[in-house]
Parts: sequence; structure tokens; C-alpha cells
Amino acid sequence: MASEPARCSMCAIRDKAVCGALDPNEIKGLNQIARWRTYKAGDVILVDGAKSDMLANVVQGVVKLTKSLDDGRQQIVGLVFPPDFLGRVYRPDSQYFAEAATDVELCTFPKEGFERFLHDHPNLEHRLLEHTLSELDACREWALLLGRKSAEEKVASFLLMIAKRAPRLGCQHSGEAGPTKFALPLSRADMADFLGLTIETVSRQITKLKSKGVIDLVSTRDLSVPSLSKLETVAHQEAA
Amino acid sequence: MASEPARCSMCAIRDKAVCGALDPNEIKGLNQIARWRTYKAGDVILVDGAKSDMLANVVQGVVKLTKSLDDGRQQIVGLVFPPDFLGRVYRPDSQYFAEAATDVELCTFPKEGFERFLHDHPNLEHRLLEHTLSELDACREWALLLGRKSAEEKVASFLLMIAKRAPRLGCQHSGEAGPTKFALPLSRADMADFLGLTIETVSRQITKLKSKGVIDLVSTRDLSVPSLSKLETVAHQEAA
DNA sequence: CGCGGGATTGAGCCGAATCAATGCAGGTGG
DNA sequence: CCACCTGCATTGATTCGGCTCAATCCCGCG
Repeated sequence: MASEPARCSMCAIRDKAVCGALDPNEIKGLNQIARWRTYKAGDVILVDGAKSDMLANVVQGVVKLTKSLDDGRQQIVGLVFPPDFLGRVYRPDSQYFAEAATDVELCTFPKEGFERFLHDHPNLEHRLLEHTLSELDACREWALLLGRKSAEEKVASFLLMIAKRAPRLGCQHSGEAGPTKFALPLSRADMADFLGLTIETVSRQITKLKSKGVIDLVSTRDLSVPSLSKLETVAHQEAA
Repeated sequence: MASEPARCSMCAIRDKAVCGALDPNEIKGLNQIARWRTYKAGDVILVDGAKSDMLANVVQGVVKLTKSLDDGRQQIVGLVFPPDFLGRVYRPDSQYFAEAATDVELCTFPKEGFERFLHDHPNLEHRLLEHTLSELDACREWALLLGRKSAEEKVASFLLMIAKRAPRLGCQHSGEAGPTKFALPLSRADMADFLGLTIETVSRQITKLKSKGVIDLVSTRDLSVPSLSKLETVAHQEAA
């Protein structure tokens, strides 16, 4: 087992992940401490409040980050798609649960080794900063949604986000022609936890969007959007 | 006008701001491009979507970061206290409004110059990364509040946060003795926008907390908390 | 075919929003 | 000095969106 030197060059996310900041020589060093791991949908990856030695690039699948109150109420505070980075550097513990929303592949690093590597490679740290800033922007965007949007707007905004980030289904050009088809990476329950709603409300809103002709349900997990701009109108994306 | 070489050494936040990463020699260089600015409560500092050349350390006062929908709904997505950093590096525009919640003093830098400086001083970039990570943690914490907490819990959580971050009023030891007194840096309207509530609901919840004996209103902006732990109980801070 | 877990649908309720009035403090000008 | 105004905060009455509880439905699977 252990490291395959050639692996990074074939990695699907080589350039887009934080590793993109490194040249072939440097990446060899990082690869020395990398370890590939896979998780099944539902597997727990990190535990809130617990010490964790793991950092990772998400290579495939979607990871949900959740926080919860002691009475069981739960909120998904972030979704991690490829080629995003997972884990909290410079703290021994994780601040939230991380759970595989779908089957997941990670390229993991021990925290200490990765942090040393960061220290020796300012380029990599720069890249990580850029990534963290984007996540912060996204989180603030989400705060607007959680605090001020109606259930319908929340669901529409979520579908829009997935339409933009998740891989398309079927053959499709980026050219505007034809409906956008994609699979939802989350169950209704997860969508509810992400949007600050209940399962029932999510379901009702989806039905409503369907009957309005804004979306088309192929199956519970696969949908088709005839016009993204109509969906955008319903979602009320923010001003300016 | 222009730079006073000696100023940084007397700066109230010298060690705690991102500048803490720099030695006296380096800080002289940064000070060359720094400019002091003051704002009155209510002044706009950054405009959502607009190009902005400004970055800054908050030296005094509180800045609110808001996002809004085109129909006027508004959400405060972050509060910036001293010695926090304000502004978005590596993007030409700001993603949100920044507005002085109280009178504010900033130590500002032109974006381009600061970014060059960052590039030449990995220590500073490291510090900025640490700071950004903390902000992200805080934002996710807030997502849990916005998505899952009741109005009473939201208000209690907010008061608790202020109690911890805002300067105390009157003489007070950190030792547990006596009530905690402090001033609210936000109006009821701002609190509502921060908590995803209406003004009326915020007001009612404050009245309720008062009648429960959890807090004591000295004036609308000044309050006293006999027992922080009682407030914590009401706020339902999250599980381990 | 029956079972089980996720999703949908329905009925009723409740918490927070809305609409509307009143209170209160600070500032201004007669 | 007081009357008045203006902006913020409080309080009350009513409405409504989303939650709760509960019953089906649907689909994959043993």
C-alpha cells in the first residue's frame, strides 16, 4: 500500500485542488504523506468537538458538514464538493461533523505533516487562503438565505446551487440549449437540514415548483430544469 | 496626514491584529501604505458588488457586514470587532455592504499594496489565514443559529456573544463576582437583521428575558447580566 | 407478496410576521 | 423653559407561513 508516486498526475482534481499551487517536484513531497480513502454514503468522517488528525481533498462525492444542538436539532453548515478542501488546519479538533452525503473519495493528509508542508510552501498556504475566503463568501451568502428567504426561495436557491455545482446528467453542452438535468446529492432530510426547514416543507415546495413548471421531477433524486433563469427568479438571488 | 512612523508602536491592537505577525522592521514597511480613517455610526464603508480598493484593521468600534435582496430584505452576515480585519483580499470587489454600526476607527491599506506585502511576507498571510478560518467558524456557528434556533434562543445567543466580545462597562474583574454589564453596539433594527427576525420580535424577546430575570435593562442600550450561565442555558449553545 | 425506508399529502396548530398604536428620549426652535 | 418634532423602542391585535402529527404512497428488495 502507501504512496504511488505517479498517482497525482492522473488525479482528476490535480489542478483545481489546493495542490494546483505546487509544481511536480513539490507535489511528490506532499504525495509522500497522502493517503487515499473511500467512504460510503452515511459514513462519519469527522466528529464535532473531537480531536482529529485528518485533512483532505475531496476527490469525488459530496461531504456534508453539520452542527447540532443537544436536543437533536441539526443544521448543515456546508457542503464540500470536489475539488474542495476538507478539515480545519491549525486547530486540533473539528468544529463540526463531517459525513459522506454520497459515496466519497478523499485524498487525506495527516494534520501535522500537512501543516509543516504548508509552512514550507507559502504558495500552498496562499491557495488555501483563497479557498477559505471563497468558503466564507459562500457561508455568508447562505446566512442571507437562512435568515431572510421564504421556504420556496430556499428550495429554489438550493436547486440552483446544485445545478451549478453538481455534475450534469446526460450529454449536455454549456450552451443554453435544452433543459439542465442533474441528480440531487442530498435526501429530503438533508435538504431540510441544509435549508433550515422540515422534510415536509421541502417536499411541498418541490411539488409546488413542479406544478408551476419551474422544475421537472424525473425521479425523487433526478430532476430537470427547463429554464435556469426562471428558477433564478423564484430563488430571488441577492441584489447588486 | 500621511504616515507617522511611530504610530504602530502605540496602536491599541498592535499585537492582536494581523500586524502581530510582523517584526518592528517589517511593520514600518506596512505602515508606509497605511492610512487612518474614522467613520461616524451609520456611514457606509464598503458597497456590495462595487469595486473597492480598501482593506483595513478595525481599531475601534464595530462594523456590520450586510447582504440584501432586491426587495429590501436584509441580513447582517458578520460583525467586525477590533482587532479584526475588514475587506476581501484577492478580489477587486466587496461581496457585501460594510457599515459603521458605531463610530469606527480603521487603519486602512490600499488593496494592491497590501496584497504585494502579503506576497512578500508569508507570516502575514499565515496570520490572515488563521483569522479567516476563525471567521468561517463563527459564520457556521451563526448558520446553526439562523436555521434552527427559536427567537428567544437567538436573542439570548446574541447577548451572550456581545457579553463576551464587547468591552465591559464599569469596573469589573474577570473573576465571576457580580453581574456582567455592557453596552449593545447595535440598535434593535440591527439586531433583527443579524438574527433573522423583526424588530418587534427582538423587542418582545428582550422584554421576556427581562421578566424572567435573565437580564436587566439599565437603558435600551445598556444591560446587565446577573448570571452568564443562566443566559447560556436559555441560548442553548450547541452540543459538544 | 409483504416489508421497510424515504417521500408525499393532509389537517390543525403555533410562533413569528404584520399592521397599527403608543411610549419615550434627545434635540430644536419659539 | 417648554412645546414640538423625530427616530427608536415597546406593546397589542391579528394573520399567516411553516411546523407538528398522522396517514398514505411509492419503490426497491428479500
